[in-house]
Amino acid sequence: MDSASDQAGLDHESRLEHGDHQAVRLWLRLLTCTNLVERHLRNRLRKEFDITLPRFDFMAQLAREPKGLTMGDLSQRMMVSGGNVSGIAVQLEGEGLISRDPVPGNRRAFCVTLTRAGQKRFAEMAEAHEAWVTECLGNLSGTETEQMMSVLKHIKHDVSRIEP
Amino acid sequence: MDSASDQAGLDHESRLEHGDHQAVRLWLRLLTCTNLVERHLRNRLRKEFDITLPRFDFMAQLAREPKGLTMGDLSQRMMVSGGNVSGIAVQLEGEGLISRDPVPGNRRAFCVTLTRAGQKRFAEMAEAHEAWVTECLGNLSGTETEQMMSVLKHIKHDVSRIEP
DNA sequence: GAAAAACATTTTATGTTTAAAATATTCACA
DNA sequence: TGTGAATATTTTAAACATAAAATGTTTTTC
Repeated sequence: MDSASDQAGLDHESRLEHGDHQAVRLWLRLLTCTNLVERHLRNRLRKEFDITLPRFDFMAQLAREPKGLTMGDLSQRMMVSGGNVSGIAVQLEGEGLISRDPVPGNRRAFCVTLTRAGQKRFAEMAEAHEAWVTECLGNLSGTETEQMMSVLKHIKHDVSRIEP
Repeated sequence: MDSASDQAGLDHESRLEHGDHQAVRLWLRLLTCTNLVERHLRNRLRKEFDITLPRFDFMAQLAREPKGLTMGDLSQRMMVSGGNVSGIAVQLEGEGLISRDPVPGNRRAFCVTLTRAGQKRFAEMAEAHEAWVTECLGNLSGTETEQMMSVLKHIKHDVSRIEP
């Protein structure tokens, strides 16, 4: 960053505008990069396990919570709409990978868990998934990883303060 | 939500495994964060201008290239399928925001450009869009922004070397 | 010069995603 | 209690995305 002096000439025109363009450029790169990785993982999952990313995420949430989650929990954790998890659940249930059992004290809710088959299937996929992610993001130095983690946390904090 | 300290006890088990988990944790945070910003922008565009993100991106590509682009160019730059841009183009043409003119020497291709109305509309949207992005990513320090740009470039490089 | 290959785009079928409306259940409280 | 608000989920309609087939055009090649 050599530009403290470079900018002096332009600065009076619009300090703000320069910052804005910086932010847009960062956003476009962030978006492109994330999509690139996401597409890679999506393709691999489809090719190797014939499963979609949302379905994998759905199972991942359950794997982390062996006692089960309600549909609402899943919707919230996956940060997608309720109608969305509903559709996915129907499919996974049809394939025998999850089961939806009634909750004793609450006839509205379901308790969704991985079946034995679902656990087995997920374990296989998770191992491959982790390797693929490591292929994409594992070549960063420790410093780079920490920097990313830190800045992303900062962004997340800023954004959640905006949301109406 | 994040517990770096939790893992300290397990570290001796497997250095490699730890690195792997690091990569996965970074990926999840990257994905969450990008989706958060993307959702925010999408909602704002819909609320303020009644337009979707893909349609906005379509117009943004054209705004950058006043001489026009072919459908294939657009597909490539937006990194989506041909059938996709085709559908979006029909809508935007119907709203009078773009025009598709024949290319003199090539009766297969179309030259897509923003109409006068499209230019005007896009200028309004772009200004707001830039402000929203700045709201999300503009509070980072200069150092943070540069770190992100640098690491993202690194990731992009690594990923594109993998792709079959 | 005609058949074949390559190109640019659209159409079709299928699936994902969302917001919003609909359904059913539980809770709060006057 | 019983009425309304809140909760949990499903259904519906529209936009978006992809792959694959179809259409029409240009270039290659023999």
